[in-house]
Amino acid sequence: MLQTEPETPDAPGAAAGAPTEPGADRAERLLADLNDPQRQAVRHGEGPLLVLAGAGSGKTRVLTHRIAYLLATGAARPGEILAITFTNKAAAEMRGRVEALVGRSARAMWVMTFHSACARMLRADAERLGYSRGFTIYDESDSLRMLKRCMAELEIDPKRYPPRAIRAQISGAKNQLVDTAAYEQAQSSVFEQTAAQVYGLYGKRMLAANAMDFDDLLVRAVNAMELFEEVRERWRRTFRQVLVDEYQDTNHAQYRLLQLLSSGHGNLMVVGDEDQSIYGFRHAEIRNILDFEHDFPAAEVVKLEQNYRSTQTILSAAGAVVERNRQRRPKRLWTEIAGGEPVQLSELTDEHEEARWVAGEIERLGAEQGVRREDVAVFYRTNAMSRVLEDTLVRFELPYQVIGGAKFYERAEVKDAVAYLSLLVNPSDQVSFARIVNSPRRGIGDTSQGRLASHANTTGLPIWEVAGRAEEVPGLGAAAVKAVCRFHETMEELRARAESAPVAELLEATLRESGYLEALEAERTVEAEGRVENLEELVGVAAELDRNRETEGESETTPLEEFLQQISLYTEQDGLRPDESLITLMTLHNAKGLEYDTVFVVGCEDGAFPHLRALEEGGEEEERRLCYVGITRARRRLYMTWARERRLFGRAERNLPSRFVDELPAELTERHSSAPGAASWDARSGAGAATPIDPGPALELRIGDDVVHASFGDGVVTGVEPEGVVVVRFAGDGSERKLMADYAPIRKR
DNA sequence: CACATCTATCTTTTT
DNA sequence: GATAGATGTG
Repeated sequence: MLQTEPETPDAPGAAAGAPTEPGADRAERLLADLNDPQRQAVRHGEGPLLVLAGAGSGKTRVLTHRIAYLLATGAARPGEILAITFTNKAAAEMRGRVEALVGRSARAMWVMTFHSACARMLRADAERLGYSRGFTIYDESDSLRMLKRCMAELEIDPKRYPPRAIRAQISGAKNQLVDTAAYEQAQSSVFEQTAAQVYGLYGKRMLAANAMDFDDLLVRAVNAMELFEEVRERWRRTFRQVLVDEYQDTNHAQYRLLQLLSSGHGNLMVVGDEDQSIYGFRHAEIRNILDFEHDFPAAEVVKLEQNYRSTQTILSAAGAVVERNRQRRPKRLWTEIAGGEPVQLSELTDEHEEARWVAGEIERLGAEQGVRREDVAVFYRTNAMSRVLEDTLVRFELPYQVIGGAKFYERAEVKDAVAYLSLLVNPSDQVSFARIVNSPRRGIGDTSQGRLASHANTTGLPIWEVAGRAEEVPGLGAAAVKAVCRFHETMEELRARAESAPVAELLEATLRESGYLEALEAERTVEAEGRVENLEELVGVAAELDRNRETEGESETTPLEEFLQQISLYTEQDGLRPDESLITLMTLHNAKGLEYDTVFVVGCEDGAFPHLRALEEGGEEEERRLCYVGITRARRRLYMTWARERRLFGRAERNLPSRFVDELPAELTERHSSAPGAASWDARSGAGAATPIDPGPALELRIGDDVVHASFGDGVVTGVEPEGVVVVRFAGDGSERKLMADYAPIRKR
């Protein structure tokens, strides 16, 4: 687990310890260590409940305690509880904490993400909608491939209509539960007409491929419940208590799903904070939480306003920023932790200096105040910003981890392996077929693939059927027919084993017999070796699932189906652990729900944060909420930094400090600047003169810095000695020279 | 058909 | 400064 809102540990005494203890006593115990509003929420009886939970106010605690309380008072049995989160990590966290309270009975509960819950429901009901139960879940890149193929088929120019934009349009429609027919009716602009065309064909092809994208999971689950009373009633009866975390991030489809699930009994508890609504760009509707009492008139509303995490200084700073928003309820977050260190604001020359300042400060905090690296996090607006930070931390020899960067399950070789397995389960899966039919090279190129695909589309046959009768495909050359048939035979043998064999075994056999591993091994490169290792890791994941299954006994899905579903909804960060003493780097979006002693928010420049594109789309309030989220992650120390100049895709851009920085009251902050003329704007700060950042010698060099010498060329600093002497090793001749930093004709790169 | 080279475009972000 | 798509070459 990462550091997730720990508050205080969930009373271990209440755990499985006393299964025979009378329910009433257990219920009382659950209420003991809660504050008044928390207790009120946990004890809430029947009907809708909205818990407005400010940052750090113990919302997960309320959710977990309420679940335990429902069990203890007999209001629900474990199997009747559906607890929904947005991320797998949050789900795992909640499950763990509930289990700590109620013991193993927690395992019968559905504690999962919206998408996992929908996928699981659809395994039972998808057949009514024309899918088969082995449907494949397409991730972003898979669905984009499918979309591009549809556009090509419709002869739509991807230059004029960027596939991503089209997909965003379609995704928006789906999240509003607007189907293709309705969308075609509502078309207005040429762009929307084009999108409507693609939407229609995409839907058709996805159904034919027996595949669903992330949006489809939600939409189809809603469809199944809306269209079939039996389905609706079954799930309503199953889940007598529905609980939702991060309600401010729900979109319309999710809202409708919750409405359908709870409209019989009305037992819907939602927890959220409109000030932390940061997924509007993904069609989340902040309106859902703002209008909850209107949508569910009988609702009780509880406000959690005591913060157990941060100093008053940090809370005040966060409040000052978010108060400027109009889309919010008035509220006042408070804490018993008075005072606290001022927020440190630092202006730096460029992103390199910014990164060095952050690294230096982390080093200093460690040395002077014993701050541990695992208690430090650095947040940035866009992933691209992590690069310079990483480079710098490496040079400072400060160990770190990046959350949410390059993802294991998105690596080409892993996706290939998964595509092989997916095709075994779902013979209609065109995208997976296209991915692996010629990987490794089998002499089935683009032309042949196109012929296979269009034959499948015109006949309506599963792509795998078509491959099995390659000789019937018009225009396919003799060599191609032979290659396709060979491939088909190999895979058919594997398919025969797919029903029963353990997944790990099946995966290994697939990689071997398809020739995939062989091809990789033949490459004899370091990269290929790495890929083989990744595949071994994937086999390891499968083996773990196989083991878990043995202990759990029978279930309605095959091992392979379960494996595929799990990893298709799994992201890298779910697997990361609070490793040995690492600084944590992540985007502000990924920071939600976490907390750290010391937080750096870098890249606080207008245009970067708030992001220009967000501003263009009228998203200033959401950006401000993102800032609020970032600030409220800090327990004790908060730094915000910006660079006057930053390279964005190669070009240097000059920037002003973020407007959010200006919104911080001067008495809460302390400003630093490495700028020569800093005094001019420091005057604004009112908190007295800003401390200039000591620029040190004219050219401050550290070990690891890249330098350029007028005559020796590129070099790297390998040592720094007193009196301004630096040791530089030059790349040109490999020589190492001592130079006077202030006089030698060198500059930093 | 496979591979190399060139180019344009891009970067906001849970599932 | 990467990556996907387009173009060119064997």
